[in-house]
Amino acid sequence: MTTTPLNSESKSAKSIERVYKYVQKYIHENALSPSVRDICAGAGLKSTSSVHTYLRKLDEMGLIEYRPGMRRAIILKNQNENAEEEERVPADVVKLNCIGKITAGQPIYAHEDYSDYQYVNKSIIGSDECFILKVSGTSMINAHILDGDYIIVRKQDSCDEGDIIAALIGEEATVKRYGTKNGKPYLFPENELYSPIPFYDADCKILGKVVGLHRYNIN
Amino acid sequence: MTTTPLNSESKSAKSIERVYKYVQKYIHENALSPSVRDICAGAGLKSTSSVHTYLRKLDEMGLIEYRPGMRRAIILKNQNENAEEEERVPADVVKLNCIGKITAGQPIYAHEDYSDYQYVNKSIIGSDECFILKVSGTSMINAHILDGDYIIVRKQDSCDEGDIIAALIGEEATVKRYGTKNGKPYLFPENELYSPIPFYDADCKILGKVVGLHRYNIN
DNA sequence: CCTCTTTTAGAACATGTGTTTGACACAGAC
DNA sequence: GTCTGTGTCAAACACATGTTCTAAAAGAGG
Repeated sequence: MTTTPLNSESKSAKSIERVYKYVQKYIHENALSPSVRDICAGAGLKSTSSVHTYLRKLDEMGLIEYRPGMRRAIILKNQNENAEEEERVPADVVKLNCIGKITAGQPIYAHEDYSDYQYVNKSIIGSDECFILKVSGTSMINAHILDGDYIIVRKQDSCDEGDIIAALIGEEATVKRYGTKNGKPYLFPENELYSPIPFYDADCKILGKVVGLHRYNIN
Repeated sequence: MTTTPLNSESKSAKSIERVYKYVQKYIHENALSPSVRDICAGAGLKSTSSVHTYLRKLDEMGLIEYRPGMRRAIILKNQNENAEEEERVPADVVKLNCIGKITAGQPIYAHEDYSDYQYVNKSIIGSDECFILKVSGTSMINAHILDGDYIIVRKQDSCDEGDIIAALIGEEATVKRYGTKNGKPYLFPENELYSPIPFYDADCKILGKVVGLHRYNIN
């Protein structure tokens, strides 16, 4: 535990991680530390004391700096390492954040992780309105998209027949090929073990088109 | 006055400037917004209301963002000027050049193209001794490596059984799975249409192990 | 079912901090 | 002189927010 923070030994680890992630997200978005009660709402905790406890632990772990008594005074650590030595990058490169796992059964934007990012050439993907999702499952294996791959998704709310897209069905995100059958839209998996998913209900939403793929576990 | 803020028309301009300078300094040093009373001390003012007044003016001038009621919530503006030109990248990212097409039938290092590059997280590939090759052909399709994919190769001159590697046979470069048959090393394609290639001749050379894959044409 | 521990909750408390109000000192105008 | 505006200050107020305390809820083990 001392060497590897945020592992899942205890049950509180999840909550701690949620708190940490939300603090990261909040500071990232607002350039401003969240209050304890902000974190309550963001991490799904209803007690300020719980958050208080976890903030102290995160401070002990060295992940944040937490000044007792000061308002909105949480500072993210471990960013100095990066900040010290910085490299310059041509303007045609875009930094994309991995905003969650797909087909994970949870609201897709829930666990944004700003420490998980990748760089992609802007010219390749054609737009900087993109984000990254980590694929979980093998439903697209015949399209050569594997479990653990990162897909690069260009945001758009419509798509063409045959496009491979990321979509939201209810609260679950998924990658599938878009098509129509008997005049109705479906999401087709590329794996004989799975069945097409009707895509004409109210809670179906296109997130974007898959324009790229990164894989880092080759077997 | 509207065009050039912080000039010295009025007498309060000096104080406003001192406040602004101190806010900049404080945020720079502490990565944290100062409180009104911090600014009092730092700018040589003894009244919080004075600081309050000047903060409002600075907000109107567009130099800071000042959220009413929020503690320590001053955000510096006009930092975009710097951010526009170039983006900074953490040091754990590595720029890899694409040094040629693989299975192209030509000496692999012949057409290094330094305008063709991609960025990869160093932590993901485990080393910065890597390079990129563009795949040509479908001989590895069952390993889900397609024509047009970019493979990331970590330089090494030996490898384990079952590794997918980039190798040089004579003057031709190729991606294949390394293995042995009847005690002798072979390169195995992952496609029934191709045959294993003997890999025990003098002109066989391992370039490195495939540790990643980038694909930008999704069909 | 009981007991112990862990995790979360709710309320109460303490205080740092934003905000307002009014007044004083000074300077220039009349 | 008086009047008026400007810059500053001190004090009081309001409250968002950090902190602590106690207990309920949820598991884990027997």
